[in-house]
Amino acid sequence: MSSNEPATEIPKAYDPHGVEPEVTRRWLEAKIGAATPLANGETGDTYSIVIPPPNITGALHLGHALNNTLQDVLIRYHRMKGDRTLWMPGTDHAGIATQTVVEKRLLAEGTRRLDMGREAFVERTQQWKSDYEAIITGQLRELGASCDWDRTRFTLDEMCATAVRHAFYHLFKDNLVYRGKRLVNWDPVTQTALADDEVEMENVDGHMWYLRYPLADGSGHVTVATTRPETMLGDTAVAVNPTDPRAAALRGRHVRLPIVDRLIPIVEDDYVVMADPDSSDAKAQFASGFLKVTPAHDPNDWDIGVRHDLAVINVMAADASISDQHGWEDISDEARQFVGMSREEAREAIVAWFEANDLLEEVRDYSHSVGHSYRSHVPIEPWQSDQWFVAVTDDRLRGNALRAQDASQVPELPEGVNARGDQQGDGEMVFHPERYARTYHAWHANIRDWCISRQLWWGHQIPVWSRRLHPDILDAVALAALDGVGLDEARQIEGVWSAAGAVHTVRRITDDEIEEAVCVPPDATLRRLDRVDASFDEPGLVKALEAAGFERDPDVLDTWFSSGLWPLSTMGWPYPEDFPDSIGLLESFNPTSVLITGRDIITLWVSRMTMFNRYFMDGQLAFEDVFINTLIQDGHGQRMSKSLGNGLDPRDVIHTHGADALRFTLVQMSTDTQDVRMPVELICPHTGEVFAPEWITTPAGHLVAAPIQHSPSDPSKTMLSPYGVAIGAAEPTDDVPLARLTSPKFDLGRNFANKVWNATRFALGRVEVGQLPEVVDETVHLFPDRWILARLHETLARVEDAIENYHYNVYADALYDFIWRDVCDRYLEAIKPTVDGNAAQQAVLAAVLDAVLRILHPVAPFVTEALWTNVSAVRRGEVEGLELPSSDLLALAAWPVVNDSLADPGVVEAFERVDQLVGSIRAVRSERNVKPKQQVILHAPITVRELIATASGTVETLAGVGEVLEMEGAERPAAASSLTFEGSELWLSGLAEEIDLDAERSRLQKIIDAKSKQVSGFEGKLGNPGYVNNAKPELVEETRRLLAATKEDLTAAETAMAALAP
RNA sequence: GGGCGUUUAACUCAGUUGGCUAGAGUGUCUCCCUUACAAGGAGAAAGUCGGGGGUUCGAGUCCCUCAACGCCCA
Repeated sequence: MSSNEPATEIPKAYDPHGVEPEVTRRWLEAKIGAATPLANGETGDTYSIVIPPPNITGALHLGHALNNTLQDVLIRYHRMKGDRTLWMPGTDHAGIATQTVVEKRLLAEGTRRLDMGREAFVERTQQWKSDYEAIITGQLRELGASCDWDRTRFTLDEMCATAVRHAFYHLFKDNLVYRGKRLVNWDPVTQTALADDEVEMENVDGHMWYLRYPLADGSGHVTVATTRPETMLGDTAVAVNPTDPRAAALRGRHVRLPIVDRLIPIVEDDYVVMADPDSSDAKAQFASGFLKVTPAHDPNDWDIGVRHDLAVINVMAADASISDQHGWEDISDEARQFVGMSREEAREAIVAWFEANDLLEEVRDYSHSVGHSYRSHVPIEPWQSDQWFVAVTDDRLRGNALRAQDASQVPELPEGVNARGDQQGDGEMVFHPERYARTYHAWHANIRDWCISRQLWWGHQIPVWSRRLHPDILDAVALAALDGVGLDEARQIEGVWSAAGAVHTVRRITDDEIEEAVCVPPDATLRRLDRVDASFDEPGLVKALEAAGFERDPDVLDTWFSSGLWPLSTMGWPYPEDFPDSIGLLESFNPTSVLITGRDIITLWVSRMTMFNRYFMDGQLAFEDVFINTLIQDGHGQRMSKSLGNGLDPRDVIHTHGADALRFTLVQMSTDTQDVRMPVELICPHTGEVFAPEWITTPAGHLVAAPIQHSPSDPSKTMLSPYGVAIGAAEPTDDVPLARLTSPKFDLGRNFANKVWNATRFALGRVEVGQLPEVVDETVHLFPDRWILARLHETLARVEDAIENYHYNVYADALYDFIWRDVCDRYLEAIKPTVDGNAAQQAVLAAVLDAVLRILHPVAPFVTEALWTNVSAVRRGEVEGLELPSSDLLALAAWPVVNDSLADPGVVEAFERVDQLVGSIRAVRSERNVKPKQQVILHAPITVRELIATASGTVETLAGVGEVLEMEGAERPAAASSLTFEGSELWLSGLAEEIDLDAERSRLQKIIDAKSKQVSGFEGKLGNPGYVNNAKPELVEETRRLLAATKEDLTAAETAMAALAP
C-alpha cells in the first residue's frame, strides 16, 4: 500500500464551509452535549455551566460569540477529561426589550398593542420568540457550541414558569416580597415603570429658576433653586445644609408654600449643595443653598423625606399631568387652576405665577443631564406608585450573597451582615479576575429593595389576586391582624384562602380602605402543600377568588426575577419529578462549576442568582467560580453598537474565516484586562477587497465609517457603510450596496487552522498504515522524537494549567507555539529525511498528531474533528508513555495523558542549543543569498561537533548543512563566512561563488557591536557591589557565566574580522 | 461624584511573586512558487515600556503624582 494515498484525498487548503456542516451534523447525531446525571449513590466528577440566556430580541453579536466560545472551551475540555458535563442552553424572554421591538414592528404594520389586546399580543410575541430562538440556537451550533440541545430552555417555558411561581410564593410567604409605594422611573407615555438601566441620561439645555418662598412669620423669604418648578405643588420642606451659616437662624422655622399655602418646615440635611459662585462644580455655582424638597417627585428628595419624616404629596397623574386625585388632599383654590395641565404647561404657568407675584428672583440657563425613557424618549418622571418589591436588603438575601464571597478576595463584610459561618457555600464563590469581587461586594453595600413589577404584558404575570374593601365589611380575623398596624403594612392572615393553600395578606390603604392580596402557588406546589382545605386545584382556587371579586395583578415580573432563578429553574427545581428529564440534574449539576458573563450584569444577574440559589437551596451556591469576560470594542476603543454601525456579526466572520478562526482568535484575545480592541475593516462588495474605511466624527464625538465609501481600486464605485444604514442615510441598492465588516485579526485563526490542516496532510502521507509497531519503546526514539515528546509533556501541563485558571490567551498561545513553531517548523522539518521507512518515528509522528488534535479540539473543534477521522484511521500501535485511547468522535475522545517518563529537560536544553546554532547558520545563509537547496559545509570545533552528533542529523537538516568538518588544524577556506556560537568561531563554506567582503565585514561588525554592548552591561552589573552582595547567588553566577560566554563570542567575532583584513 | 481598567514596535497585544540580552501576531524590507501549507518558508529592520518623582544593588513590573483614553455605577 502506498503511503501517499491519504494525502491526495485531502484538499490542499482547509475549507471551513466544506467541513463545518458535516461535522456539526455528526455532533448533533451523536448528541455529544447530552448530559447524564449521576444516578442515586453514584459518584464521579461533574462539570456544569448554564448559558447566560441571550435575549430573544435579536441575533447574537460578537460579544455572545466570545462568551459562548469561552464556555464551550471549558465544556469540551472537561468532557474530554471524563467529567459528566452539562452545558444548559436557553434564551431569555427579555420582557421590556422584547415588548418594545415587537411593538415597533406592530406600529410599522399599522397596529398597536392596545388594539389587539393582551392575549393576541402575547401570542404575537411568542411567534417572535420562536423565530429568534431558532436563529440564536442556530448561531450557537454554527459556532460549535456543544450544549445539551435537548434541554434547551426558555425563561417563560413551563418548567421555568413553575420555578418562578414557586419562588414568588415562597418569598411572599416568608415576607420577602411586599407591595409598597415607591418612587419609580415612570414613563408617562407608555405608562410603565422602568428599571434604572432602562433610563438613558441625556444632556438637556434647560434653566435654573430661583423661587422665593416666604417665611411663615413674615420675616422675609428663602430662595430655592430648581430645574423643575412644576413640582413645587408637592413640596413638603425646604432643606439647607447644616454647615450653611444661615442655617442656625432658620432652625425650627417654617415656610409658607406659595400657591398651595402649605406650611412646610425648614430642615437641615447635608445632601444640600452649598452655594459657591467660584466653584468648578456647576451644581455649587448654580445653587442657592436652599433646596425645595418634593419627596413624591424626586428620588433624592424622597431620601431626604425619609430622613426627616416628611409628608409625601403626589401631585401628578399617571400621564404626568397635574392632578389632585393621587394623594394631594390640601389643594388650595389658587392651586386648582393648574390641575389638568401637562407637566410642561404647568411649568410655564407656575413660573408665570411666581413672576406675576414678584416671587421669581432670577432665571439662568442651565445644562444638566436628565433621565429619558429608552422606549418613548421623553423625560422619565420619578413617580410614586404601587409596586412589588423583593426585600433583598434582608440578611437572608443580601447577607447570603455577601457571605458567599471568598474571604481572601473580600475579607471585610459590611456592618449589619452576619459573618461567614460554616453554612455550605459560605466563602466559596471566587471571581476571576479577582478585581470583580470588589464590584460585586461594593454594590451590595448600598443595595435597595428590588422593584420587581413591570407594567408590561410580556413576562410572568404576578400571581397575586387582590380586592379592596371598606373596613366595615372585613372579617374579625383581618381586622384583628391590622390592629395597631400603620398604613401600607401588610399582615398575613389565616382564612379560607390560606386553608386552601394560598397566602392571604391584608393591608390598610387609607383609613377606610383595606386591600386583601392572595398569592396563589403553582399547581405543582399546591398539590404538595399540607392544607386544611385540599378541595381546590390551582384553576379552581383562581376561579373561586375571581368569583369573590379578586382580580389578578396585571403587571409582570422584572425579567431578572426569572433569570435569577436560571440555575434552578432549568434543572427542574422545585419538583424535578414533574419533568422526568430533569431528575437528578440538581443533585449532579447545582452548584454549577462556573458562570461566564459580562461585567455589566454582575449586579443585575450574578447577585440575584446567588441570593436565590442560596436562599432556596439551603445555602448552596449557584456557581463556584465567576469568570468575567472582556468587552470587545472597535478599533477606536468604542463599544460596538448597532447605532454606530461598528459591530461585527459572527455569521459574517464564520463566512469569511470559518468558525475555528473566529473561536481561536477570540480565545487568543481573552486576556484578563477588561477591554480588547477589534479594528474593523470593510469588505468592498464590488471587488471583495478588504480595506480600512474613511472615518468621520459624529456630532456625539464617535469615530465611524463615513456613510458613503469608495472602492479602493476603483473610486468611481461606491458603497454604503453599516453606519450609513444605521443613520438611514440611504437604502442599499445594486449600484451602492452595503459593505460588510470584518477584522484582519481573524486571519490569525484562519491561518492557524490551515496550518494544522496541512501539517496533518503531510503526516498522513508519511505514516505507512499497517507498518507501525505494536508498542514503541522510548529507547528507540531519535533525538527529534525524544524532544517533541518532551515538549508535548511540557505543553500539556501548560495548557491544562491555563484552562483551569481561565488564562485563555495562554492556552491559545501555548497551542500556537507548540503546533506551529515546534511541531511544524522544527519537528516535521527535522524528520523529513528519516521518517520514510522508520516505523518507530512514524508512530511518534502519528501519536504527536493525535495528541495535538486532542488538545486543540476545545478551541478549534471543527478542523480537528474533520481531521480526526483520517488520523485515527492510520494510527496503530502505541508510543510508550502516551495514553491516547481511540474514539470515533474526537469530541468524545479522552484528553491525552503524557507520562512524566517522557519529560526530558536534557533533550529540551540540547534542542535549544541546536536551535541557536541553526539560527546562526541560517542567518549567514540568508546574508550570503544561499539557495534553499544548496548544502553548505560547516567547520566546527569538537564541542560543537558533539552537539551536532547528539542531535542526530537535526542540525544538518534544519540548517542545510551537507558536511561537518573538523576545525582543529584546518585552514580557513577562502570565501568562508564566520559565525560565533557559544564562544567559538565557526566557518561556513561552500556558500556561493564569491564573497562580498564589505557585506561580510558589516555583518561581523554588527555582531561585535551587539556583543560589546552586552559585555559592558554584564560588567556594569558585576562591578556593582550592591548587586554582587544582594542578588541571589545563582543569579550572580549566571551573570558571570553569561559575561564569560559573551566575551568569548566577542573574541571569536573579532578574530573573524581580523581574518578578513585586506 | 464614586469605582475599575488601559497607556510596551507602525497596528493589536503578551510580559505570573521586581532579576537572564523586553516577546508574539499583523504590517514593512530582502530572499525563496524547496514534492504539507504562498493562508507558506528563511532572514532582517523596528521599542527613551505615557510624563515626572520615589523605594531598591536592580523597576515595564512596587509606591506617589500628573496626563490621555475607555468602561461600570450613581
